Amino acid sequence: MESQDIDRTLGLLWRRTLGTPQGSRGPKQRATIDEVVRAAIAVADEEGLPAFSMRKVADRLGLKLMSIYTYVPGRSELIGLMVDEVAGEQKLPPHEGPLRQRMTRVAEQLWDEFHRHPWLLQVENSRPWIGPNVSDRYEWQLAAIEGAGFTDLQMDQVVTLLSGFTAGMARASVDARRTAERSGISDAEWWEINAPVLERVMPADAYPISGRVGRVAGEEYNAIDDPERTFRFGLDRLLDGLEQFVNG
Amino acid sequence: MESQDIDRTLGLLWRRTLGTPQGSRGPKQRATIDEVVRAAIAVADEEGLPAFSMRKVADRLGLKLMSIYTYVPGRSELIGLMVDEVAGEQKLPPHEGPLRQRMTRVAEQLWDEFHRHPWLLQVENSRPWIGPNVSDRYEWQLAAIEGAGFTDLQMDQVVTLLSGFTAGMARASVDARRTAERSGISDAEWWEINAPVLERVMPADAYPISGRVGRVAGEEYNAIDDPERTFRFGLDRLLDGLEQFVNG
DNA sequence: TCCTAACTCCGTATGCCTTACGGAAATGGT
DNA sequence: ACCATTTCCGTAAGGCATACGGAGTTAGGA
Repeated sequence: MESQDIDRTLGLLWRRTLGTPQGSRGPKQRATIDEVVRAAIAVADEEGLPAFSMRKVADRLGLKLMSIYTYVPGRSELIGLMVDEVAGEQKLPPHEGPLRQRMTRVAEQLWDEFHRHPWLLQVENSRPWIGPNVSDRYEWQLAAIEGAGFTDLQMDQVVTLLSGFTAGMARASVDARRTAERSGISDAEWWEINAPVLERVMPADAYPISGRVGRVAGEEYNAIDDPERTFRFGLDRLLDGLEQFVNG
Repeated sequence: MESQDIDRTLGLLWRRTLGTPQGSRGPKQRATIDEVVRAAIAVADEEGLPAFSMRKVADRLGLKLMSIYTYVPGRSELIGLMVDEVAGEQKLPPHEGPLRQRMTRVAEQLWDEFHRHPWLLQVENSRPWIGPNVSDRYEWQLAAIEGAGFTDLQMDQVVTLLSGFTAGMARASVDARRTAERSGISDAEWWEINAPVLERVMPADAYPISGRVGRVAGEEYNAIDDPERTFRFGLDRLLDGLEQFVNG
């Protein structure tokens, strides 16, 4: 990545703060950066990040492929803009109520976002872009636990914790949903093909606990798992632990 | 995916149980499936999953690209074999000690595995393959909490919980490590370019808590974060919550 | 012994992808 | 009126997975 690309991308991220800095010599652009970013988000929402391509973004805007590169430096920078854009979709209402309720809202907000935009879970996060919406949200997340009894260091850890936990559980949830909606071979067919091989190869007494637990889980949940309930269960345990830490 | 591919891949996954079923008409294969899988793991370890390609696996074995397809049906099936293979690297020692220690080991084992093979965090997990090592490990994970007071349903939830939590935190950790090792622009250069823009755009009073917390975290950890400590802190809170749930 | 079915290895081709480069045309400042 | 600047985009290079078919190798059966 070139340093001028970094500069340019930062300018795009903070475009609403900085205003549009261009000298306006040449032809007018037929689209706007916001339209490009929104089109890109739409493509990723519909098809996921692996199938997300510059060409599909261009098609959606009635532009040809290479024109997209006059709006953004490249694919990965565009993804950075998409991440900050969707981080701005949620409201960040003033915090109220007890600590537990505040932390719950922080986690729930991320849970919702991951389900609205499952491709967020596939974004490579080394060297994350620092954009306005991501920054605002981090401030809001910290504000949720400000004054609760954590040190500054612990505040950062708690936010990282709630985010990482929620991301991990959302990944399981989103994967399960994708499996259910998967085109091609259906779930039933899948098991029809798997079952005979697995029965031959996994004698029941080799997996006594898995067998029992899997049977119960399969009856209780209609399919494989109920990720939302697992998220709630885990979040409650994690919050119990955090409350205990603050109070004790 | 064709149903015959599913059958074939299951056969490959359970190859040690099933034996090699081939009629042996044609020429002998120059490599073995195990060599292919091990070469593939080596490529992914060194370059990550996006840069992992069938050609690189072939090169490493002295074969030409298309020969790989006589060993495995395709790229995604090969990745399935890799996942099960690395799941077999860890020992699954008999459980001992109190519940907390057992759960800690379950989480630590995954934490280590994610750091030994960071590409595991990039694997698409819808419709996971059911292989022998993954199955054995699930049984072992359940055994860790058997008899601790959870219902069967809760046992599955707790294992999912520990796995998901650990995956979420490991992702942050691995991303941070990748950033540190990143070639191209160094961390220092990165911030040198970011700083002037961000200072102009993020006045200190707009982000009072982030500013304070970020400063403290930046001093305490030398760079951005210390993911291992955050993982430990979070795991302790989660285990506190789970113990409280079991005991009360 | 020898034929032939089955199998391995791999060259070629198709159709994706990102992105570098350069040309044509449009536009606004001077 | 000119021309620097900018947009749009065609082309091409170099990457990817994988379908298809051909050539050569091997073992089993006649």
